[in-house]
Amino acid sequence: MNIYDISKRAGVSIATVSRVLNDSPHVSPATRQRVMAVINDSGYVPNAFARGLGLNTMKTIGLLCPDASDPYQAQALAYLENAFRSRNYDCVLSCTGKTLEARITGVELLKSRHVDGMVLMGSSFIENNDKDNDYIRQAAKSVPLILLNGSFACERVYCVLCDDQRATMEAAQHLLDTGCKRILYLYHSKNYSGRKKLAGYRAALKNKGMALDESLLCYFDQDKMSVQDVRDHLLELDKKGVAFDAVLASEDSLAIGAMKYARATGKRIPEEMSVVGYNNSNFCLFTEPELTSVDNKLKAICDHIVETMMGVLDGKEMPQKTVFTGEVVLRQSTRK
Amino acid sequence: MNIYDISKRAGVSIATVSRVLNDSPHVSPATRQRVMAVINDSGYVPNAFARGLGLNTMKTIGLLCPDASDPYQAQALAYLENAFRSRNYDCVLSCTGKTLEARITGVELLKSRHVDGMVLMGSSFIENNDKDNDYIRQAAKSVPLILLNGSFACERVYCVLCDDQRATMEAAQHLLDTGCKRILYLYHSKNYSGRKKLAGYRAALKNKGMALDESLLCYFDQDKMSVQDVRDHLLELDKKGVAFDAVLASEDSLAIGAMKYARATGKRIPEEMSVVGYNNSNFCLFTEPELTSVDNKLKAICDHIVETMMGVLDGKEMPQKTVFTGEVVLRQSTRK
DNA sequence: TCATTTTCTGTAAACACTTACACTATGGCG
DNA sequence: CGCCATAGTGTAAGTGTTTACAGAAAATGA
Repeated sequence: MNIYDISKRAGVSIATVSRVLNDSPHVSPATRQRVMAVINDSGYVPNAFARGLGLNTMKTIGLLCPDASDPYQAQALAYLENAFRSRNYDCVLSCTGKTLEARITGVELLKSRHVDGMVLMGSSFIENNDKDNDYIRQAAKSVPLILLNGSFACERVYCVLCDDQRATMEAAQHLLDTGCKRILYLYHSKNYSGRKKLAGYRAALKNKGMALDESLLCYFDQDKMSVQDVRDHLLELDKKGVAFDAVLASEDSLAIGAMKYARATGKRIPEEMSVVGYNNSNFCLFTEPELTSVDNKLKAICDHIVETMMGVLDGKEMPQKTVFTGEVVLRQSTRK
Repeated sequence: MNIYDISKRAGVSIATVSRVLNDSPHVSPATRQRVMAVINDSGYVPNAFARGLGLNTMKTIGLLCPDASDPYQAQALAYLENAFRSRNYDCVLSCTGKTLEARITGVELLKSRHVDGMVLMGSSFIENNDKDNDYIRQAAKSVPLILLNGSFACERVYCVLCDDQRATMEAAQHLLDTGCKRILYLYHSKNYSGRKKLAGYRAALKNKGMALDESLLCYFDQDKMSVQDVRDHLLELDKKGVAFDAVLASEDSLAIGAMKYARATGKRIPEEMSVVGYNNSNFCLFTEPELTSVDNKLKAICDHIVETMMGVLDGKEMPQKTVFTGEVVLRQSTRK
């Protein structure tokens, strides 16, 4: 069943059928109705490949993320998919994993599918080693690229992100304002977004005229950052005599590890120790006490990504970089 | 830059270039090498649409899920995407929402993309009202369908699921075996999977010769099942004088609500009240105490779905229904 | 050496659409 | 009534692949 069959049944040419399918204005109402009737009762569905060939687009966006099972990325996927779908674009998913190599082949595959645009998540994996970013520059030549929470200056690469530095600074400031003196900083990424957050932590201390104690900086490797890992690490710090009365984490799950540590040692939250997470995940409400966390405006970011993409595909001039402001959501794990 | 340009540069016909691209054995090593050289240095990427048109496939699987931000579905997406990708299939995502209507248009859209197969998640939305399933029967005519945790007998529809009834029964049995007398059952779905779980709860009671107290059955609506909703509901039950010493939930987040209720009333878990969830989500480890939950073998299910799909696409005969056995993962929210 | 098979390559016809261009009515207007 | 603009329709040429078929060249065997 193809356009040819329809044209014969409706007694018109294939051009007319095509025009009906594409809502062309150059069809008389009577003809349109007749053709539509045939299409409807035959159950005909236009061949997407042929259409793609003719139009050179299948209205598809490539979504690249390191790990779709991560709640934050899953949420982003859901937001993006919905917004793109409402604009008649489908999304093809590429969960590449975290290695640079895997990302490169992921982008390569999406490119070979001739997607109309790509959204790259997991900017935290974008290193500053410029050579590592060649694949982005390369891909941008053939397709518009938007980075979610990434920053990269390059033609046809657009960035939509949260001001992680400022948000982290405000979170730290809140801890200091509520009487915390020694804030343990837990982080899991040393790349763009990670560096910004760390800078925010530093800035908060500086604003208060406090010196940074390097022993309060705890880095966790990607594959060694489970709740147990974090708890055990903090217990170690205790043994070493490193004292702290607050924990600021670059991701909610790390903060949960700190809460487990508090439970293990009997420290009360927030009376004896305050905890702040990052991302404002759903499970911030699951813990006891509920976790204060930074909302980094994922929905706004995703909506803006989609708008930007649509603009770019329409040939409009679009801002290369858009920054949203995060917000500390106060809950029970910090003092008033 | 198309196959024509390559053929000219390499001094061969487009057929030969095509054969090189498709690893056809009917090309001499010398020619293959020459063509490959040209392809590599020109950065040529075959046009996926034209290829799709010729082969009538773009090696794409449609993934249909109600909500990608739900951790369970996100995990499934990640498993599926990875397994399909390793077999050179891309996935296009369709997060339809929960209404029947939305699911129908979701399937419709995937069909119009001419995907090679579809995986439908959120079987809990498959009603037994047979008319509601016409869209599945319809879609199955043009493309093989696999239901994740759904059950539906129809040509070209395959089902891969967990034996939810048995798993729930074992969970309830564990509660009874550890001394619980009155198990509150929290559930959120009245469709296939939901009914099976409820049946498991009933069966466990029956096995012990216990009567079912209808007042211990708590149903939560899809949009009224937040942690707070559940906690508040249980507090209400308290007021009404409904007593219970255990909670069995059809989903982990409901169980978390029960834990919040325990916190609010000062009941100790598991000493005064045991709690069991379902799905064995990551956040079972986040709570205090850690949540006993049913592992319904999602990874195994997803792997088997992909295998089944590949078999079907290869024209092999595949089992219409495969059932995995769930497992109760014991943690701190239940007694020994 | 010649017939026969095998290996390699090219020609051209699909594949199912879109769309530029040409053509035919049709109606308005002088 | 002829002229022209316009609306509606059809013809045919793309779009970039795959692949059946044919043909040429090389290898094999008698």
